[in-house]
Amino acid sequence: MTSRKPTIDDVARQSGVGRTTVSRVLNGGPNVRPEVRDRVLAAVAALNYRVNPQARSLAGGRSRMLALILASDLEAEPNSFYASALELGALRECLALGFQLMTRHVAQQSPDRRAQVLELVTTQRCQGVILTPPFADDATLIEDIRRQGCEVAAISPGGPGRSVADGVGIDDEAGGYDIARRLLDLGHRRFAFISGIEGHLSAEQRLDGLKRALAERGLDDDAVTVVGGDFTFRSGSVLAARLFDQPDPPTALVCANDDMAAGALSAAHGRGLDVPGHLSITGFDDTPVSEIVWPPLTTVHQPLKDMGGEAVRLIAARLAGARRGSDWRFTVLPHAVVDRASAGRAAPRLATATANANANA
Amino acid sequence: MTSRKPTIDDVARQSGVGRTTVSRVLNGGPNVRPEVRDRVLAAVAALNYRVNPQARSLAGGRSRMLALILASDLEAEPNSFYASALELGALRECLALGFQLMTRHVAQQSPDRRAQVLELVTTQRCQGVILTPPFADDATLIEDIRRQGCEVAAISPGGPGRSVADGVGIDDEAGGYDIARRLLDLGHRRFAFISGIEGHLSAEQRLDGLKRALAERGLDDDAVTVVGGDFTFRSGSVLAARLFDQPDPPTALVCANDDMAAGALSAAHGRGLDVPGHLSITGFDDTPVSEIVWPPLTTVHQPLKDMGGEAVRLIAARLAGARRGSDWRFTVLPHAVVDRASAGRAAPRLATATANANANA
DNA sequence: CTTCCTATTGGAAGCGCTTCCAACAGGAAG
DNA sequence: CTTCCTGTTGGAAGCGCTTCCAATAGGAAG
Repeated sequence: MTSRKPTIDDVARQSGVGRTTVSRVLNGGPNVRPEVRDRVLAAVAALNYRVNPQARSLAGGRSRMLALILASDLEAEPNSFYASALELGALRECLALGFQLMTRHVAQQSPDRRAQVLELVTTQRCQGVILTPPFADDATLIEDIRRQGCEVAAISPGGPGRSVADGVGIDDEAGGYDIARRLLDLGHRRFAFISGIEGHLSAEQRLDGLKRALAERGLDDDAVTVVGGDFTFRSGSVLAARLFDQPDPPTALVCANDDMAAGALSAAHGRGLDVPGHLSITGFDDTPVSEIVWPPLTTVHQPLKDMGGEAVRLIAARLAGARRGSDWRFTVLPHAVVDRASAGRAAPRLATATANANANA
Repeated sequence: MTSRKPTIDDVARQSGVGRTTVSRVLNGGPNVRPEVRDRVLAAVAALNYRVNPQARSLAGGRSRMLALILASDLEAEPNSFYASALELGALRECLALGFQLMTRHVAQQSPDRRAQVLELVTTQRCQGVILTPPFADDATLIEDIRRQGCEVAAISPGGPGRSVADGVGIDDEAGGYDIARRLLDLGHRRFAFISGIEGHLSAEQRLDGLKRALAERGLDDDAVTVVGGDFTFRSGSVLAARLFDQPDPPTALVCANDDMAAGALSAAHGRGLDVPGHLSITGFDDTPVSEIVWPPLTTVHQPLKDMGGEAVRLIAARLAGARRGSDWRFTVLPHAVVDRASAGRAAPRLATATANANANA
């Protein structure tokens, strides 16, 4: 049954050509007469031959393996929609381009995170690595990876990342600005921002955009209370609850991602606060989470799948020699505010609204 | 700079032994003097040597590659928490056991789904495949895969799958029974069940368990309205809405997974129905979705990560020759009802409750 | 009719590792 | 002192493929 699988030599014999010629047609090489090519292809089909990827990698000196490094919290479920979308996009492009993709979650707060990534790259002989924030801005790590003879592409890098590697992302500052504008237009004047982990530059840019929008309307930084989250549902929920206890709580709560917005929403429900009646909450990313919660989140769409795909393309281009040296390219993909139901007109006076809510509870 | 990476021969030279001996210590082979082993290990460390996995696979004739096949809907986001949890569990075990894992989403309704899976297995020379429902019960597919010289493990297979492959899962019938008991104890007598796609046997068993619990309390199958969903949030939401329009709507809505329960919850919110005041809704799986929605879902916990890990272990055991032939093993992992807030006491009279809700809206 | 060039083609040498098998050392057994 | 084992060790033959390079065949050019 398990008769030995056909090799390239079987194909060569069957089609009456040399092994080299078969290799040539298999790899789309030039200088093969159409007639010969057809003969080889016929033999391939007849024998149901498939190249052995291991042998190919070994002989060719290229593993055709890329790695996607995802930051995860030690305790949190490291399987957010954000990561999945990126992975899916990268995977599709890998398939199309003949690469393999290996995904790894590495705890961003672990002290040997760099070593972990490097170990992976070294061990698996990867040809390219896709780094997500905050790794995307770790210039040291990027250099170390490259020293292994491995290309890197950064997802949503900040300034540092963009100046040491190819990258892809949206204009986060503009995203923050846009969502703030939406809230400003709804009459909000008192904001809170739940940020992501420190060092996640692209998320910090969202805050910069928010501040720019406020400034445009003559509001200074006092108009926004910034609290430090870590992108998890839980952090959104506890920080929001804490915010609700402030003497003069915000009417608009801008979150650096959807998960934290969902957490904030949950905290609001827990307090009996009506969203968006008493309080508007916005997310960022437009992952499925934003449609699952109630009310569905007004958020900023980020084309995560496309970003994953573009990262692969950037690496492939470099491997193909399209660009070399420090000729870094950063691809900006479009973002868009998507209006759902979690943002509405600012309540005339929040103090009253809160009192109401408490009375109802 | 990119000086050639050290090979096994470099290590052999450096430690003054033969290449075979180095290979032996690298693979934990027997019959190596401790002293020699240490010498080799020292050379490995000194040279920062890593075996080349491609070369190892080629020479050893084993790719050390496993595949995880996930069913996805053509249109739905194929990145549910369910899939992620399974993948993560499998990945960890692969790492521990020295395997590589490749994850692929294949559309369950595509006519050539079998061919797609087989193509993957053939092309990548996988040594093992983990099948999720409904593929886990496709005996033909399983046979075809095995014919490629590839082991298979099934996640939550039904009867068919269990009799043609190793498998792992929970006792789904008992899970359905347990959640039904919980609702019965809360006074519910009128049920609805939103099922998964047809052919997803393990989900059908959940319904069987539900029916058994009803029967125990003297209720016949008329006590439960069964509607066919497809595991997506959307299907849960539209089917639930439809259910609410029935003349005599259920007081308890049991869903075959968390995503559909979240959809049902969303539909309930849309109608102004209070959950669990007017209606109880339960999920299944205990993915993070159940904590993200409001109110958090009462659901049945399924140890998905462990299941993924066990699937890898089952394959590894077979590859190691632990079992052979049709000595199939099915590992049952424990499940548990987790009480959150979406299930509560049945409203005294649903008609009234619904009228109330409409009045409020 | 030479010479040169280009398009084709295949032989042979590895890629870095596993593994078969022969070789050898030393101690136990005869 | 042999013979036989068992425990160690390394030489050599591949695994299935890519790729360097030499070889061959036609034409075009001279």
